Amino acid sequence: MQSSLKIASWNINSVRLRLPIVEKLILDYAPDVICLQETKCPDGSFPEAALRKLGYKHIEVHGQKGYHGVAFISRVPLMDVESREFCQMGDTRHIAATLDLGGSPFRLHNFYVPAGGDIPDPEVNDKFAHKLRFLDEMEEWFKTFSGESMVVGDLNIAPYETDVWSHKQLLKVVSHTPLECQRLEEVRNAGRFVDTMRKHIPMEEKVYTWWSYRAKDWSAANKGRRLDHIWMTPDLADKSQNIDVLRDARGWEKPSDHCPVMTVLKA
DNA sequence: ATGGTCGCTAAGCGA
Repeated sequence: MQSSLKIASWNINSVRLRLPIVEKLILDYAPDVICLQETKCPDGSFPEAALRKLGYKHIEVHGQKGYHGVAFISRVPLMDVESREFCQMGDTRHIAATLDLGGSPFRLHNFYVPAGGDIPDPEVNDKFAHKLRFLDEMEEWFKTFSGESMVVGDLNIAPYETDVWSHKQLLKVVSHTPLECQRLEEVRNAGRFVDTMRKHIPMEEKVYTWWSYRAKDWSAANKGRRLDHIWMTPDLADKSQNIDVLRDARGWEKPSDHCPVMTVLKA
């Protein structure tokens, strides 16, 4: 029985290419559970053996060739693993499992929400329409939830003004349009989830988890967005001790364009 | 300045 759990979420942008920095996360931070998105890896090609050697015996993958893909890498048992299909697209964008915290179970959902393309208009951009439909389906599903649960992942929306480097300059940029920001709030409220990152980090403080590869110097420019999230139902949020945004990981060797976010739960 | 850089997989797409 676990009385404490350290849970990390990370859009890894190819788990095979970035196995070395997944191992670095493990060696430097020793999370109990790592939730990955954009593994870009068919299930049979996931680098399980190397991770098992580091003590992560519970690995659950839901991937496909080339795109998307989510996974759990865990030192603690994962029960009742399921993947849900959204928008009947066949995309691998969700995996869930039940974990134990001090004798109480909770459900952990790992999401990779569609990015939504460039033009924030569902009439002319099918990818944006898909993103909105995906949010609709999340909302309807979350309304049916009961018990304690947690949602992590790359939700591809930075909902608050201090979640982006420039609120004004991003108002018409997919990921921070008023429509998306409002829809994300509605999705979160449908599941009665607390935005646990913002519970621990004051709203006045800018927080980013993603920085484009296209910047000359991502750190100096610091034009980031908070696209990655950790949500919890209220009783679980009361058990969250902290939030770590591992910004330094954006500067590791061959980095992902996202950095990990992490929380510790104590029963 | 409407660019720029990645990863997948083999020219173009998605992010």
